Amino acid sequence: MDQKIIKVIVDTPLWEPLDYLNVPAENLKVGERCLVPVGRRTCVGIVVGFSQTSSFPQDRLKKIIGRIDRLSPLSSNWLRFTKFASKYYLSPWGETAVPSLPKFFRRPPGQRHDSSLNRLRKTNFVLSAPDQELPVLNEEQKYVLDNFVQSKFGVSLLYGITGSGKTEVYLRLIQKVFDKDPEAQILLMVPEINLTPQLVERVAKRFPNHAVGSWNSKMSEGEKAATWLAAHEGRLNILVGTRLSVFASLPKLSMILIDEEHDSSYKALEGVRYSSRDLAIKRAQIENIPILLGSATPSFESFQRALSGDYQLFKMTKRAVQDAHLPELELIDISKDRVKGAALGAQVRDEITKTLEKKEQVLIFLNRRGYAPVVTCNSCGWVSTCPHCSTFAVYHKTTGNLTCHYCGWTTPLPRHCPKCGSVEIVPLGRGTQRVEEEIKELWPDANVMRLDQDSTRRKGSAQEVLESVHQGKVDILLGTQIVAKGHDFKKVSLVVILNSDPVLLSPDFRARERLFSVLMQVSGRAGRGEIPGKVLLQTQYTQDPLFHHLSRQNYSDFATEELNSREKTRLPPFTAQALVIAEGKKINEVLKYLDEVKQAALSLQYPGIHIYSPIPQSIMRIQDIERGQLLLEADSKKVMQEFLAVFAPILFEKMNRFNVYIDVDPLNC
DNA sequence: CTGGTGAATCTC
DNA sequence: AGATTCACCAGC
Repeated sequence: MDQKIIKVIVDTPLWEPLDYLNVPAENLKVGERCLVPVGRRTCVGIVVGFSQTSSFPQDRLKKIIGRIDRLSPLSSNWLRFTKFASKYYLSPWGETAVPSLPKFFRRPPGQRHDSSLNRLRKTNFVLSAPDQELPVLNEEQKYVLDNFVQSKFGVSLLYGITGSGKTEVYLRLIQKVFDKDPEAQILLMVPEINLTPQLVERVAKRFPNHAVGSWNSKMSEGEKAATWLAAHEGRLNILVGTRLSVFASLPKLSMILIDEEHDSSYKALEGVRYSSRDLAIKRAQIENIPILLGSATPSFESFQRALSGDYQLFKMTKRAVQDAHLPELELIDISKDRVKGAALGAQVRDEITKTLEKKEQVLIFLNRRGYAPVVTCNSCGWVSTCPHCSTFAVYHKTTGNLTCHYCGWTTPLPRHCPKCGSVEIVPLGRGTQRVEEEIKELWPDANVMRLDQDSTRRKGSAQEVLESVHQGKVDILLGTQIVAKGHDFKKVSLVVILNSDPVLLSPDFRARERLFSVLMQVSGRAGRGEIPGKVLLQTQYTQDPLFHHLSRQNYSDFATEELNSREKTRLPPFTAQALVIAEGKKINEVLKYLDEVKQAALSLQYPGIHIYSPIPQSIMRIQDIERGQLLLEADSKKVMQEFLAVFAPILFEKMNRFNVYIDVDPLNC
């Protein structure tokens, strides 16, 4: 590559790679990291190409500083992939690709760079474990293994109910890949939750002769660097990671598995707003390898594509453990069963008492942490709002504080109403803390544990709570979403679901899809062992079809019905959406600006594009920054991409008086 | 005319 | 993003 100009991408919002004078003696290759001057700073960049000429003024070209180390170049597939991601999500290539490297590899090297590199290479990812007996597969599991096409690109959706043994299928598929090529690499993506360690352990135990590593935001920089390097150098065979791991360098990548593919944590909500599930499919296509999406409640996007034949659909509808039965779900009409001033109705109380008498465990699910969502003044109607956000501050009784769950603003609960001075300040509604109080009064002898973000802020404490549930030390476990995720509680025979009604009234068109998914997961916590399980759901909308499909554990019919209605109302996945989001100090100015954006978009008269009107975001103000959004709708993702390719340059180059960004395929709109 | 602040500009 | 330069204004 004896060419004059070297093209480099850096972590800076520039839409084109930067041109530098090459130093041929360094012999840098495309895909290698290098050191370049940017303004007064020195940055790590990635070489993306060479040329003989540059469109940048010749006399202002700077010389490349040089190479950093002898790490092998990032593959051309990796570069293609990151370039695709940057185009699709409308963020500069450098800003998309470079931040996916651990800090150690994207910061200018220090004095002892080489010796640090050697130390990183010494990390051991192979754990030898005793041989274990493999579980016997049922017919449905065998069918997946026999029919999953391993040799080339293809997307498969594994729709398997909770307890149907999806993880075992993943492990067997991985085994099949290793049977063909022991050096192969596999990416197993998981949502951002606390149970990654268990999964990593299970995977590592199954493959004692292969290197298994994990990759998530909780890891230290050193661990991240060691894992990334091992993956990049092909020493790591299985990477179990959260959404960022879709960008890992895996030169021998042979298969991608996405667990709980419907989980919203696969979508990045800040920075480059990518969906790692969607990107993983693109990556599999570029690498020409198979990808499997697994879920008990697939996203409607994926399910629709499976129904239409774009994806191969595998169904697992039977529980893998013999004798483990599907829990029975009973809807309780809360309007008939309500106990005045309490969260738990009469029937629920009876059932809990019976379960405790049998020495079995109860799980209570409530999707709201804190003591009460809001406190109010009984005499003037004042409510506790956050002064920096357009949200309510939640009362936490244990600390005696009002806390905003968006920005963290905290203040002691005032003794007198700040507006009228009355002392009649009372909690309104119920959070986990307040229900915990009620439970402790009703069953004073029971051992009650609460599991939510507040009780688990400390690292590892969620683990302790879950451990004591497993050991049978806890009689009643009360919690939010956290308790819903993939835990096998063998002695839980009763699950109680409170307060899901507000979700049914939500304006978000995805609210029902998400509610069904979380309720299926929570219900799945009942009866995992030999004890039959029962689920009680308190609602005033007992006739809602969602609950009827739920009580039959019938995702398929629910999804088909909801998809029909989405098609009629022209919503995703039958249309594609993008949001233009603008931030500023005054919402009226933001909305006025977004209206100009709308006019500019309209003037393009692009066919197949519908442009809505600017509105304030549902949580309009967070930390004193006001946000507005403009919804764009297209007939398909392809049309949306074509439109944005024309429209985004106008938006970013000619009219960004405000902080503006685009969220392609948004989840909240 | 100075210096201080916030917005605008540029990074090869 | 982050550093630098520009633009405008209070102060003498």
